[in-house]
Amino acid sequence: MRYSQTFIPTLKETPAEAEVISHRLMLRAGFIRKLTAGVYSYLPFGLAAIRKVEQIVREEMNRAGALELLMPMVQPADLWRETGRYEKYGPELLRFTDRHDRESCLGPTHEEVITDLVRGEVRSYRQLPLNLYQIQSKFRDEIRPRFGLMRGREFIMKDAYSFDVDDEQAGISYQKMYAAYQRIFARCGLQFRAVEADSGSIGGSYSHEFMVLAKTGEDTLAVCQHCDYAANVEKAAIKATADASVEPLLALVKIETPGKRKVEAVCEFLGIKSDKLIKTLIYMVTGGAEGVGTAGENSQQGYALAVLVRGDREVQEVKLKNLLGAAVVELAEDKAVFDLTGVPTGYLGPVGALGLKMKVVADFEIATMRNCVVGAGEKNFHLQNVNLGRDFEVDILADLRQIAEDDPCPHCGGVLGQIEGIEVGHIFKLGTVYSSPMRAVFQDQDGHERPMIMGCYGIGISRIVAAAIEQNHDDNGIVFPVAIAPAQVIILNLGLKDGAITAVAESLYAQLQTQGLTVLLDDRDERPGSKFKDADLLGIPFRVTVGTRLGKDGMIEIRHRRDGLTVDLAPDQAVKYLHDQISAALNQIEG
RNA sequence: CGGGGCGUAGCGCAGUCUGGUAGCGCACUUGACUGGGGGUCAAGUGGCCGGAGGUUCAAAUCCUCUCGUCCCGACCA
Repeated sequence: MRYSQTFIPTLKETPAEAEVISHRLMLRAGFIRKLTAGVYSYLPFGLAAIRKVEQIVREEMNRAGALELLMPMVQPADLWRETGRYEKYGPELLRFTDRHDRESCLGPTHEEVITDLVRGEVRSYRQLPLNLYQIQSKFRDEIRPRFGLMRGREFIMKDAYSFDVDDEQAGISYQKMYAAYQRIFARCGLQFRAVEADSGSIGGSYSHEFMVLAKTGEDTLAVCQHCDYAANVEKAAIKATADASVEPLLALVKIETPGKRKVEAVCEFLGIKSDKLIKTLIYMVTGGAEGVGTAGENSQQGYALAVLVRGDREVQEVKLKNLLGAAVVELAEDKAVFDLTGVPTGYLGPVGALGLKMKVVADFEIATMRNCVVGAGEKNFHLQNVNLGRDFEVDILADLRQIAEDDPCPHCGGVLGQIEGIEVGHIFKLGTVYSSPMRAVFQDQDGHERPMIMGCYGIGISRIVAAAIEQNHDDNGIVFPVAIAPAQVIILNLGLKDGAITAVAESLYAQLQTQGLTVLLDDRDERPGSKFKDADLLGIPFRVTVGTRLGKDGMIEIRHRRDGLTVDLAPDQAVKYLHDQISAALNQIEG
């Protein structure tokens, strides 16, 4: 690439719309431009980085035996109805009708399409296993797109789907993908961690997320400091504590607590710690499974549910959702709470009439508490010395709260830490969630018809580039890992009008390309300062400066972007030096 | 979906409170000088002040409505 012939519109100033570092730098470096909310054009240099990532993903998927294909982005609604997801998926699924009034949607993921494809072609166990993948733009109509490529509505994703004859084989497919993912992210030069995860709207039995560790991460991970346990806090299980409090039960007391609604205020007023208080939260649940909602109410319309957790704990809504089999759970608004219960928020409690109005579910921890404080179910009053079993009952006890830093590791009991991460990959064991309703079946050796056992495996290609920048930058710009840099070397010609300097720069450019390196030759008629600044901003790992020094001592300068290490070499040594450096960087990661 | 911010030249912003000739920096064009960390000087180009309606002699500025965009929240009583 010759800089003068390419299109890399760098910006000196940061556009006002960008908040996080990767977004800012990608705009400034001329990688992306926004078309509309959450939708970006990839400019040539940004695309080059994306292509590098794609290539690594391709190589590792192929190595793991997966086969590339490409599926349509526009999908018929009827296909989604077969699995019920046309109704369940929610507003993230962009729906529209075509000129014939056929209902359609833009594919946010492709389980239905791939399952439809495979069920039409695969009849026999002899044709399995099968793992098919594609790299394609996806569209999800996110509530709130943000952070540039980190959470766009349109984004590039690699999605793979495996089909196996039985659970054991499916486990092998899953493990192959797990290993391939480890290699992919390592090769990309990322610091990452695989964690246990919730399977979300995709469904299925278990899954792992691959998280790039970065402060701007949207997910929080619970990581054991002793064993190798790591999980998304949405998922991190908490064991029911066996040892209940042994305090003697005290007599129930009603206390006036005027204006004290918040946990903090109540605790301060009563002189207790928040771990003596039970919060009563009202949730609105939609799409819930039968038997959990209030009798007589249609679960499609939603129902209210009371959730109890200790005062200093937080409800983990994903756990709640999973417990209920619900599509959506959301905290009821103050007005709705009053309309339902006749009690203003802040004074709700499980004692008395609440249980008649709605089901009450509680976190396990509630069962271990004695002589607690709860809202009295009456404005400006709380109850003290409340006890489960004596003063109130709950319908379900379950693991409902979010894991906290003081919780022990669920595996080894060790100390847990919490860190932030950016989800760049997610693998799911699906089982027959799609193959059963869609009748993707085959005949086994005995001639029996059986549903295929599926898995699915996603990687956010465009997000990887953003995550890599979050993890690799400094005050001057991006610091790309060699493997995914849009160019490995940039040559600065600082003497355009000097025949000798230009000749050396051109010669190096040609020779490095012959070595198979990707090179950007800055042949623009710009001042040296601008060239240095742009080279830093773009994050190219190696910078070769050919300037006046050549005439003085015959040397050119090579600078490492990451650590600023500078070496002066004669031009004929530079090619080997760079080739060796880059090979070493790539091989070290590739293993 | 709630709360807040912002829409004025390609980008970053001032001007809006208190109505009266649309500005600054960067970028861009031309020329000269300059040439190893975003240079200097000179001369230029570029704006339906997001859109619609209203008030007024007069609107970027006041009023109403819209559209876009960004941030926060949707984690708690």
